[in-house]
Amino acid sequence: MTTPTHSRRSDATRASILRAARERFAADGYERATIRAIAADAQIDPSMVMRYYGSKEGLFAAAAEFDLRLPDLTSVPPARLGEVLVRHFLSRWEGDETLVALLRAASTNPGAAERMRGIFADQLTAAVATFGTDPALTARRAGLVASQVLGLAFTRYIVRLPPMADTTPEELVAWIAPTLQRYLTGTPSS
Amino acid sequence: MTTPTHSRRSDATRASILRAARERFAADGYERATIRAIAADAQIDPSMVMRYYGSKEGLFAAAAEFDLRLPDLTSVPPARLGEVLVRHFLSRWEGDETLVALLRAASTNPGAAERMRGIFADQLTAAVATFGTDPALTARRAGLVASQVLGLAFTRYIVRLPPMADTTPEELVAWIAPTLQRYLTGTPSS
DNA sequence: GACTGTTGCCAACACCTGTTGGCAAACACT
DNA sequence: AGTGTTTGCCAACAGGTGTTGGCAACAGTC
Repeated sequence: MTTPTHSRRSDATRASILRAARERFAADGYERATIRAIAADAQIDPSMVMRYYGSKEGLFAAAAEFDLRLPDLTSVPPARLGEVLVRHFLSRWEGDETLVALLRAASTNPGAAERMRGIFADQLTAAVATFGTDPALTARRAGLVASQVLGLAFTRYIVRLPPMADTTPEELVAWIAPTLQRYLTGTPSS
Repeated sequence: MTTPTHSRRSDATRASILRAARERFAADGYERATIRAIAADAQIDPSMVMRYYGSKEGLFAAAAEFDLRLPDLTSVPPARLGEVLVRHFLSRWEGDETLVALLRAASTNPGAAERMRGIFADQLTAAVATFGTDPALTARRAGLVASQVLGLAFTRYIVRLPPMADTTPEELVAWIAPTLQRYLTGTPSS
């Protein structure tokens, strides 16, 4: 039993490994990101990665720890829900490469896909459930929002489709906010 | 110089390799899909794959050959463009695992991403350009459509988010058609 | 100053990867 | 029947992978 309050000398190493891991996973995906490359980026021996994180899966699990940090939607004017959500997602995505790492890895790694499912099923569905719409529709609304938001991320950060990668966040917000708004509060036919 | 009209005996082998490759690439992604596994599925020696397709990259290039087969949008009532497009994409996606293979591989393989970019930038942009909207907006409209359609595919076939994977195509069409309709013919603020 | 635990590196293991060259059988053609 | 080509398999190579165990240097405690 070690004292968790006392900061160990290896904390800096742990952190630099994690930082390098996020970068590599985001840039290369799960299988192309090798432990040796991550260790080289962190200027550390590959065996240290194993000692501190147990396995490659364990390292990824630690590196892909993520919270959407969705704002409290009950204090948002109902007509502006879509806009607030797109803006939040865009800023969350631009500022933290963890989500890109998770997105890339989710395509090929079952564990990463499971985690992505958890994040969007739990956190987003919970947020959608806070304003009282038909509970039977809540999951579907959250799923539709996830499809547009993840599609935006996929085309902008992964595939880098020129029109999506080059457009300014504000223009994207203007186009996509009404979509999310309808998914959240509208009906299919409207 | 061999006679290209005469069907060779190896055509069946070539085809079975290609079929196995598409399945594996679709299920596992580019790096996890090994030539040995593909050859085993096709009940053939791994070296045959190399002889017929040159390299793993060459095999993928052949397996990921794809045409969106977009319908002629000029003969579609302008108000129903969104609906026609979602329906077309969904049926195209359900019936041919090539697109799933390409989608999975595009996350980690630069060549696959390049091909995906080409397909959606060329074919989709060309289709959008057929009905005469503002040319300056054409690329952006196509990009937005791609973001929603690829997001649908990503959540439904790759991550398998429950609400997206379980919903019937018709319900998806009802929800998503208006989105594409606005991206194609609307304005951001509307 | 000796003792105990931590931090780090080196070397190696066992396995899997794409890829290659050679050789036997089946075929096509005269 | 005999010759040249095609189809297929086997064995192997060179390189990279995650992972492990041991050993030196250091830090902190009595």
